[in-house]
Amino acid sequence: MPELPEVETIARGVDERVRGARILAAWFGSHREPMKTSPRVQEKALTGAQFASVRRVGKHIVCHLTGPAHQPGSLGAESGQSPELQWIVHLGMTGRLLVTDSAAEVVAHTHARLTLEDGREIRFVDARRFGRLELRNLRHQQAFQGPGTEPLTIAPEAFHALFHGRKTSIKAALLNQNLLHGVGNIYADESLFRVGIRPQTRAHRLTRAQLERLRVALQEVLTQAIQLGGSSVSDYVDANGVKGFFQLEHRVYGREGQSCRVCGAAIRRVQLAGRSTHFCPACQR
DNA sequence: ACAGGCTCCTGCAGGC
DNA sequence: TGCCTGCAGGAGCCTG
Repeated sequence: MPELPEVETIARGVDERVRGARILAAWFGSHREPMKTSPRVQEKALTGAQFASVRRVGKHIVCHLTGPAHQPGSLGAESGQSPELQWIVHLGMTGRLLVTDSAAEVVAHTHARLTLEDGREIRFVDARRFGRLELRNLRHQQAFQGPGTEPLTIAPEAFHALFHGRKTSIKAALLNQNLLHGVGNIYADESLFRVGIRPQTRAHRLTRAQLERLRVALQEVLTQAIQLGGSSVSDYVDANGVKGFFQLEHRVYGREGQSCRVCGAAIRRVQLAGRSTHFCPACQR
């Protein structure tokens, strides 16, 4: 399940590989589910477009592109400026954004293929179709900002303000993308363990000092996970098909019944905010 | 405005 | 062996 570190790893990998590349042809499947923008609109806009950069915003991969050069004699080309495009990819649960040779086998659940001039392809593959593909034309639409605040750089005061007065559990609040974007189930559980806070604790009951420790721990966990290429649980791989290693550092996530690496107590799993939630009953009070 | 629950979707694991 | 059931979860939607 791709969260911030996995999406960051993929975005960096794709950026390295496709920066400057021009799209020769674009193909989009007809399934409704992953498409926030219609397949035909995405195909038309992306054909001939050129990658300027690829970045992460929350759990989204945002590809910045310059549009195709204007055809001779076309009207409305103000000062010859090409339209700026954003192709926004959300991986959902099982989505993959891969850079492959165009001769590589097209696997099941491939929803988009962008053929580059040099014979490579960018492919979006998503079995469960919880992912989303969106195209924005910045001449007519606002640039994508993401729903919430970036957790890696948020300041203490802003972090505190996000949770102030919230009666929901701190776990649910961490998962709320309208507050912080990019945090998912794994890194919420892992950061709460590192500061000894029970996931069920109501957010507004946390002291300023606790919230500050949580902010620091969250940033440390996310940063370390990025350095290790993310967590490979289920079928996560980066843009090159390579697995990450942060799953080896997990202290609670996916460790139900196993002994806590700090105190030896059995790690527990409960349902919270509709999600599996892992914690140590002794270390987290 | 906010909180919580349901739903989408497929692959896989576990049970009989 | 093979079928069935339940579970995984990001986020949009609906309800209270």
